[in-house]
Amino acid sequence: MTDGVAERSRPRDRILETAQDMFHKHGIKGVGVDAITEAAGTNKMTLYRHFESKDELVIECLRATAAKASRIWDEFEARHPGDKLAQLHAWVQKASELLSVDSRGCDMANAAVELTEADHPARRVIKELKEAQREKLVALCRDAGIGQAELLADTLSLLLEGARVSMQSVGAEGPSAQFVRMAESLIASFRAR
Amino acid sequence: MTDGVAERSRPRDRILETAQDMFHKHGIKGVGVDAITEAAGTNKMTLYRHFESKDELVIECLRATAAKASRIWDEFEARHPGDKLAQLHAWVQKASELLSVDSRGCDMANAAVELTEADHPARRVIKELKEAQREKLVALCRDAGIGQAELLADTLSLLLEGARVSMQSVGAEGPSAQFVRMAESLIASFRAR
DNA sequence: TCTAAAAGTTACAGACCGGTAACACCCTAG
DNA sequence: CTAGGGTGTTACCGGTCTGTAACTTTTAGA
Repeated sequence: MTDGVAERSRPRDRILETAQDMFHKHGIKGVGVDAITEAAGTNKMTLYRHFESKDELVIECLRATAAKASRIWDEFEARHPGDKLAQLHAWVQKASELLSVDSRGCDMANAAVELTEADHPARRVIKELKEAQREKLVALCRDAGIGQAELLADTLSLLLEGARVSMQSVGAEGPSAQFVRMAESLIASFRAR
Repeated sequence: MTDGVAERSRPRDRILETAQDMFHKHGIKGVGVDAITEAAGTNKMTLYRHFESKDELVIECLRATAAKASRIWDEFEARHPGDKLAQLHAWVQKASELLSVDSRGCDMANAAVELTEADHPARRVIKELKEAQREKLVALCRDAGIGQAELLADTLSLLLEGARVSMQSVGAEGPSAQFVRMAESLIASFRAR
C-alpha cells in the first residue's frame, strides 16, 4: 500500500516532486496548491512552511527539472567519454526518445508561455537556465570539432523546441516526427564544410 | 477621444478583437471575461449573448487569428504572382519580421501549451488550423520545385515554432536571432540536391 | 523519557473566476 | 410614433484560488 508518488520521504521532497509532475502535466495555472499537497499526501500549511509562495515553488521545480536534465548530460559523458561527436549524436537520440515518450515538452518553455507578466520572478530563472543549456550545447558542438558551433547549436535548439511545442498542437504525427532525420542531416552538413 | 481598441463598431466585433489582443498578450488563463468586456467598452452580459462560453470565444479568436495569417499568404501571391520560390523567401522574411516585432509567438501553439485538458474543445480546432497551415507550406515548397517538399516544410515549421517559443524564454538575442540565416541556408541546401 | 521541532487539522479571509437573472434603456425599422 | 431587439446596469450564485491563524498531534533526538 505505497503512496505511489509519495513513499516515505520528507514532505518537502514529496511536495517538490509532486509539484514538478503536476505542473508538467497540467501547467502552472492549471493546478492549485491544494491539489498538489493532497497528491503529495500532505497539506497546504506544510507547503507554505517550506516555500514562501506558489511562485517560489514554481522556481524550485524549474531548478529541479534543470538539474535532472543536467544529469542526462552526465550520462552522455559517462557513456562516450571524451568522444564529443558521439555525445552529440546521443543528445539527438535522447531528445527524440523524450519526444516519443512525453508529449508535454519543456517545462521552462511552457512556463515562459504561461507566465506572461514581464516581471514574474520565474522569468529570470527560466532565462538563466536556458542560457546555461545553450552554452552547454554550443560547447559540445565546438568540442565535437564543428566549425560554426554556435549556429549548429542554435539550430538544433530551435528544432527541438519547435518539435516539443509542435507535438502539443498537432500531435506526434506532425512535423516533429521527422526530428531525428532533420537533426542528423543538419549535423552531417555542418561537418561536411 | 477615440476608444483605441473600440472605435464605433459593433460590440461583438469589439469583443472579438479585444479578446484576440488580450489572449495574445496575457494568455488565455491570464485574462478574465470581465477584463475583456471592460477593455472592449461593453459588459459581460453582452459577451454571453454573442458567445456561449469563454471557451467558445477562445475558439473564435483562434479562427480569426488563422484568418489573418491566411491574408498574409494572399499577399505573397499578390506580390510574387506565380513565383512560388519568391513566395517562399517572402514567407521567411515575413516570419522574421513578425519575430522582431512581437515576442509572444503563435496564438495556437501558446493555447495548446496552456489548455492541457486532452478534450478541451479548442484543441481540435488548433490541430485543424495547424494542419491546414502545414499543408499550405508543403504545397508552397513543392510548387517551388523542391524535391523533399514535406521535409523542408516541416523543418521550416519547427524552426519557426522553435524561434517563437525560444523568444519567450530566452529573449530575442537567443537562438531565434539566427532564424533567417538558418531558414535561407536550409532552403538553399534543399534546392541544391 | 522528556522536549522541541515538524507536521497535520480546521477554519477562514479576501480576491477572482465563469456564468446568469432581472430590469432599464436606447435606437432604429416599420 | 411605436414596437422590439440590441445593449447597458446591477446584483448575485457557486466555485476556486493563494495565503494565514490557531491549535493539536506526531516524530525524533538528547
